[in-house]
Amino acid sequence: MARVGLTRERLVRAGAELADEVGFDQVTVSELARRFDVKVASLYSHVRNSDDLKSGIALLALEELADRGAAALAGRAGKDALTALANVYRDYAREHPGRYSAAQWRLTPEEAAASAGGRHAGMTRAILRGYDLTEPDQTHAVRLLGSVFHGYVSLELAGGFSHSAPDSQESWSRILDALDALLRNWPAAQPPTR
Amino acid sequence: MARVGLTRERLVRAGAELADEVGFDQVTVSELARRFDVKVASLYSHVRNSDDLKSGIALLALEELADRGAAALAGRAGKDALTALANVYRDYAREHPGRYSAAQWRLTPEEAAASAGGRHAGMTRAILRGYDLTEPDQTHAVRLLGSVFHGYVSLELAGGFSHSAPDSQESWSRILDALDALLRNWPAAQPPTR
DNA sequence: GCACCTGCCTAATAGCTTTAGGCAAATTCG
DNA sequence: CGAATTTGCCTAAAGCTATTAGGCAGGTGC
Repeated sequence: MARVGLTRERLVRAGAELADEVGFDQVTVSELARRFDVKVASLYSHVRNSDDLKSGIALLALEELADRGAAALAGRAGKDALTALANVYRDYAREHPGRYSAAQWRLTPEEAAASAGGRHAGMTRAILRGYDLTEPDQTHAVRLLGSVFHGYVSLELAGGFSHSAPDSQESWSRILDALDALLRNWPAAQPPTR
Repeated sequence: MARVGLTRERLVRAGAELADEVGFDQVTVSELARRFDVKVASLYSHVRNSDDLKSGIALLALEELADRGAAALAGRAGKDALTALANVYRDYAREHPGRYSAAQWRLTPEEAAASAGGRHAGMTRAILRGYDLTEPDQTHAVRLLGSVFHGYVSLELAGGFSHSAPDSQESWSRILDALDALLRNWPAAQPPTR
């Protein structure tokens, strides 16, 4: 009965790797036990249950993403910052698809509050400092950026943009150009069409 | 042994309802059998397996969405069409969250080819006829719209925009205003910054 | 060197998935 | 109308995941 040295920390980390290999929803307590060459029940001293493990992976992913974002934003402003943060999300999702899916995991309110979620919103807001937007337009813009980043990355990951020209990288660049232009020239509220 | 009259059709439809009630990933062959008051094994004559059932629900959702989209687009153009299609996605996701998730289910290439996926791309392209875009910009714009629609709806469904002002509806309107403005004034490719 | 605690184990229950083979209801046909 | 066939739902069984309870031994502290 050699002790393997299990830890919540190590389990979550291994879970994240597993997610990247086989997909987040294929992450299973059993498979994790197998990887540590340990019986399943042994994991339950370190992790409350399967959902708890998944939450751990989600929190890890959010944290890693936020760290990368902060590093990318340092010293940048305007379109430069916009592109940098956008690429952080896209690159992370391509490098770590399982972790990226994990970041969408529905956390409990307490977990969410303790998560890096706030940092993400903050970073997007930081980008907007390079543009001339005041509330509530700033919030609208934050939501738009979040939607585009997440939406594009999800669709790309799902294979939506492969197998058709032009290639995804080009669309991505042009979409960022377009967002930059839009933020520099954010339209006032339109009156409803008759 | 009264015959209940199971059918792939009925199973898929019931699966879709189940998805809306408990979430797409909680849709289970067992639960479905329970609802029809039938033994689990009985379903396997109508559905190849669990994944097949899920694919069926996904195809149904894509079809319903495309139908709604087509109806909404009829007789509309420009921003009017843009808003109409966007609202189709958002409203559908709010009315049928489980089905909406199902629409994200990864289909096999054959299933995808037979799906309503093509109609969706076509509808977004149709919207762009009201704007002055030529290829490849049109494709970039299609991808942007897809990203915003899907991204916003996903984030909203995940609860991302609740509990904070301004309310989601307002952001949605303003984002559609912004997209309309952007499409009317789509920027040329920007030279990379130095 | 002893007691304790902690970490991993065995055992057991329960749910979901999937396949194989059986019987009876519905349908087809003489 | 009744026989033959098809088809629909069933029982049985195996395999996998999740989760809990209780046990034994290895490492730790005195």
